[in-house]
Amino acid sequence: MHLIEADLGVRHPGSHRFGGAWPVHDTDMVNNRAVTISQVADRAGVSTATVSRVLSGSAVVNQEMAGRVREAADELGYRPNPAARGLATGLHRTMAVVVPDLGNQYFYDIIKEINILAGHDGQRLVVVDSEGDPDTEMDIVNSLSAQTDGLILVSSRLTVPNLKLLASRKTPVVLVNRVEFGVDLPVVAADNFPAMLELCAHLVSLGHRRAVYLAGSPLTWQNRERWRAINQASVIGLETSTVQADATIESGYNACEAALATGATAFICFNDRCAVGVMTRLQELGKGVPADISVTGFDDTDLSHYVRPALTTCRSPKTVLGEKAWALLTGDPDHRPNEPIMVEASFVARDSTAQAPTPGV
Amino acid sequence: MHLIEADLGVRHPGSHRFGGAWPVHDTDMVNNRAVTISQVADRAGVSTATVSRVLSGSAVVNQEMAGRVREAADELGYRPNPAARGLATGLHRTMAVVVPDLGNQYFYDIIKEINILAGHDGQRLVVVDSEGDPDTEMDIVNSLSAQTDGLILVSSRLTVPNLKLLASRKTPVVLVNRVEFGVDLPVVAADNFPAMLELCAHLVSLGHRRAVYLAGSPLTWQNRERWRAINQASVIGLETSTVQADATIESGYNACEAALATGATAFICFNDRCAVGVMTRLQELGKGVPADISVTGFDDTDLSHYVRPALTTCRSPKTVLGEKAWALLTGDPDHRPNEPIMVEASFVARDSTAQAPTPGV
DNA sequence: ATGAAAGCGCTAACAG
DNA sequence: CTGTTAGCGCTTTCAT
Repeated sequence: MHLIEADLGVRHPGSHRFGGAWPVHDTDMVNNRAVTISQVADRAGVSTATVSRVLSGSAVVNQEMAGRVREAADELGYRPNPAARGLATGLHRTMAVVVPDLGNQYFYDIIKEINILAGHDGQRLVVVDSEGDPDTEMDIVNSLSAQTDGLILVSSRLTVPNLKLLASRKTPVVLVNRVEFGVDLPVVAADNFPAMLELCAHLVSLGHRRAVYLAGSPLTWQNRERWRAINQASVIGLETSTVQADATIESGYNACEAALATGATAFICFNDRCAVGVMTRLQELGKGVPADISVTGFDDTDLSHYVRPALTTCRSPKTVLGEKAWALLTGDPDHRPNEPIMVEASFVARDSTAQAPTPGV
Repeated sequence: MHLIEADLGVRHPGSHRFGGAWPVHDTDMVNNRAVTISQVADRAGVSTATVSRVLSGSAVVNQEMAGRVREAADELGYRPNPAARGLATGLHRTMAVVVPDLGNQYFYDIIKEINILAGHDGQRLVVVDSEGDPDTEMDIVNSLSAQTDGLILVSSRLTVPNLKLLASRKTPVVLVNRVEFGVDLPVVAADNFPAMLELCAHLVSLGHRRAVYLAGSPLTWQNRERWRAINQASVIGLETSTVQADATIESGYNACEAALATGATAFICFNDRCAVGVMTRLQELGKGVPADISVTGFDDTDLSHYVRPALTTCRSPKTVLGEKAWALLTGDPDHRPNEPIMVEASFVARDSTAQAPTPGV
């Protein structure tokens, strides 16, 4: 099977170009590049145009010729070069999604759905991790946009000017979980606000009056939204201070003592991973969860089910986000909603929250 | 800022091509493609070669000219097309890693290290999820190899003939966690065997005599290795049967009852995720872990720390795997080790294993 | 139905 | 130091 490729340039079995008198240094063997369409054309005795037509089915070709072409392609182990094809046609059959952190299961859950949908549509999907850096993300977007047919930016950290720039370019871009006024890009986002508000109400109903928000990256829309809800919760009697963390387990672990110092009885964490870090540290410090401190997460990733106590959190509709994002990306550009598509997130109570401890007892 | 791109084709402010008498339909505005090098060349009044030299720094160019070029490029919002560049040079400054399941944290931990290293080396990294399907994986590899400078295949499901095919091609490929005799491809792999054997010994020392292996995909080398060790453990007195599962939480959950039916006192799970599923189901069924049943995982992903009881598992050296893989991919091809690089995995005891229950008590 | 030729965007000799 | 030219691998008019 793999010997076939070593056969490059040899016309037919037994038809040696120089009668086999001296060692044949096929240029194809020396050449470091892959089999090209013109090699196939040569071997089949047709033009490259014909090969192209046969292999891409873009036009009808004489049966007998088509057979020869396919045979030659097979024997040579020819695979079309998608980059060259893309250059010629402007189409790539490839989409890309860029995320700030592939290590965050939440993003994967979104990607998973997109990957499946892409498969159905005969598209390839590549994913790139920007590590949360706006400049890196812009680099990635720039280099990818010439090699793909569209981009999905999840929790983008891009500056607003850059976002606008993208909106003015030809490569379709859709935003997930980032809504920015005045940016003319299709977006689908989880509606954090009501869910987080409900979470706060839950805390209040348990008697909590002072909470601390272990905040995510200030660069993210999600963080702003969650904070906005928490802030709003003052009207229902929840006073909140903030301690900076981010979306990792480690950040929760590290921010825990500062959070404790605020005297809050409830720790509202930016996401599930942060909450897990917090709980771990809390347990090390001999604080009971939820007996002494109530802890909440956000996203409802797998982790939140399996950690003990199971996390009270908000379910962000990952699958729907992926699905809508794909629909926006591949749908008719003329019928794009010019409003962000907001999908509901929902509060889910589990075991990491309980009645606030009675002071002085 | 973003207005700049709308400026395409307009020579200089105020130098309207037709005196501005009628609406100008710039071809550049109609054209759906991005700014090209020749547009920059035109605007700067130089040849494309010069633009190329300036922007890639491949040769020294007159200061004043270089200035004009950069200015023109800026004004036009020009970004070089990496695909075209790649076609011309054969170099892409991009590597790819393909994994069977991006949802498995274990793979991410490997990718993370590679991503960092790639950044240091000025390379871009794209990752693709094959969903564990050999054909999909081959498609991905084929289409990617023309657009990247190298591939890292993690836990590849490719057939041996296909692996050999890749070995005969020009695109560098390195294998992670797949060693296959007679395949001439550089590989780095975690040495599962000794660690799994140690895990079995641990079980035996706790009095377990009958275990069940909740197996991973038969397509994977890792599964074969782990099974080989478990099988070997019969010599130290551990009898084992097998129940098919895979690398997901769900698979463990579903395979749990079948495992229970074997009467084993110890459940050796293919990986941590599988183990978490098992424990969840076990708890639902009223079985105590580790009181009634001991459960083990493999990989030592985050999950294994935070689940309760914390998982006894084996630590697979993810960072080292990533690091070595990158070194193999980017290192001198002439000095590649022709032996697989094996890196040690280590047993780690936690709380999900304990003394086997005394029968009949 | 098929081939010749031009072109996608870029780089790399090769002259000058 | 700079421009001209050819060519990377593929598709697509345009003739035939």
